[in-house]
Amino acid sequence: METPETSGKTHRHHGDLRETLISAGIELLDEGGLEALTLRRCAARAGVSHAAPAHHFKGISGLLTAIVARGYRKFTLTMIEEREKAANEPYARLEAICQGYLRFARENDALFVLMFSPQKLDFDDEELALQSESAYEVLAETCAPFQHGEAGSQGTEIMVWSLVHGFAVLSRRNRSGIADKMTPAVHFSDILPQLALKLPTP
Amino acid sequence: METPETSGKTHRHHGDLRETLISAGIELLDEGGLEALTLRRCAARAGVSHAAPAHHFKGISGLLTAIVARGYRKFTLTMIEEREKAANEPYARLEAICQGYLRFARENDALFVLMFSPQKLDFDDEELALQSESAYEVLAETCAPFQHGEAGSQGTEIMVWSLVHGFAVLSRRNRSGIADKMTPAVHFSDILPQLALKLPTP
DNA sequence: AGCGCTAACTTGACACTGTCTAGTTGCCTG
DNA sequence: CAGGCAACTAGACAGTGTCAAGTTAGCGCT
Repeated sequence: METPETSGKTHRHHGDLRETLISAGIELLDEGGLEALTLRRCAARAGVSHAAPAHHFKGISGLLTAIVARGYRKFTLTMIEEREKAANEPYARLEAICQGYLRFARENDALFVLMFSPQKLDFDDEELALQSESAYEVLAETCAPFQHGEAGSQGTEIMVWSLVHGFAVLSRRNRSGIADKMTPAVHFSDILPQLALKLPTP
Repeated sequence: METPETSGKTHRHHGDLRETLISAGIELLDEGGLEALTLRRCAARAGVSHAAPAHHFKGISGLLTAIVARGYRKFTLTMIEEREKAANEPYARLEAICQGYLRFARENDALFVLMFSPQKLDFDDEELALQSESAYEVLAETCAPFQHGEAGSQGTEIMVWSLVHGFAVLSRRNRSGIADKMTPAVHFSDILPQLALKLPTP
């Protein structure tokens, strides 16, 4: 039998270079944004040569994928955390995970951008698939209590996900000091109620 | 008086290197995706040296910004085109610009990604601001007939924009052959009606 | 125990990227 | 008709990711 823990290989350098590199990448990410995240810089910060990461990741995209996978994990936890603070009532719980979504985007700006960047990520990676589906699962189960429309439960999920994701993307521009006409000067809690969400009649 | 046309400078090379470089960039974009778009490659395709673009754009970000600005123009036109084919009725017009939105995203994949990529774009550029606000204007005027909620007309606009943008982003994953649980197997026309959109009582 | 073998890691090279600095050239203006 | 200037070229430089060849340390095997 093999547990995930036994797969940890303790080699000669420091405990786990793979984990160290991921952490270094996240540090670079919130210190200097996406531009600052570089394979060679990660290696340097971890104290190894620039070619060392190749033994742990499939190129730069492998490293980015691992970082994003860890990002999804934190993302999921943030939504759950907010949901547990909310009243045990479907609508309050839904609003809570949305606030968690937005808080994560606010507090992990560059990581959030990377997570939803379609470039340079290896979507065949199973760890990424696992973590991202786990995040979606939180959304799905929080949407489940509501009455679904023409498109079934997935229609409700996509409606909510799109709304909050789009709102997060637009809100980002504000923080970057862009100030378009399309940057929302509106609270999310004022637009969520405009979805036609109903509870089924018991 | 100065018209936008008189500002065209005809120098010695070909008519307008600036315009040629933008077109070359767009070509590279839909031939090889975002990875293929490079300052040096644009220059090569335009038949000039690698340092020539510097006289027309403020670095790579200037070129990308110009490409994106042109993208927004086409984007706006696509939405208007669909809207004019629709019945002259508020809801049909709104659905039409959403279909235009999604069609543009489908037909200009890499350009669409670049347009909403927060990196490497110069958001202080006034041409970009002009074109992107012009796109938003189409959305705003199509949303105007509806009854607005707590957050006013901008609340309605952001709700619709977020919904269609989020849907476009999620749909992209399908086409890339990712096949998550979060890729919608749903038609947009089935989830748009789930927004609580009402016309004011006359 | 001793001896490979293998995986981790280093060093160096390569083809790229964007940007900066000098030159060169051709057009327009005074 | 000169002078100036903007467009453009050629070359260099610091970075990037990736590949090829060495080195070294720890493990299993007879």
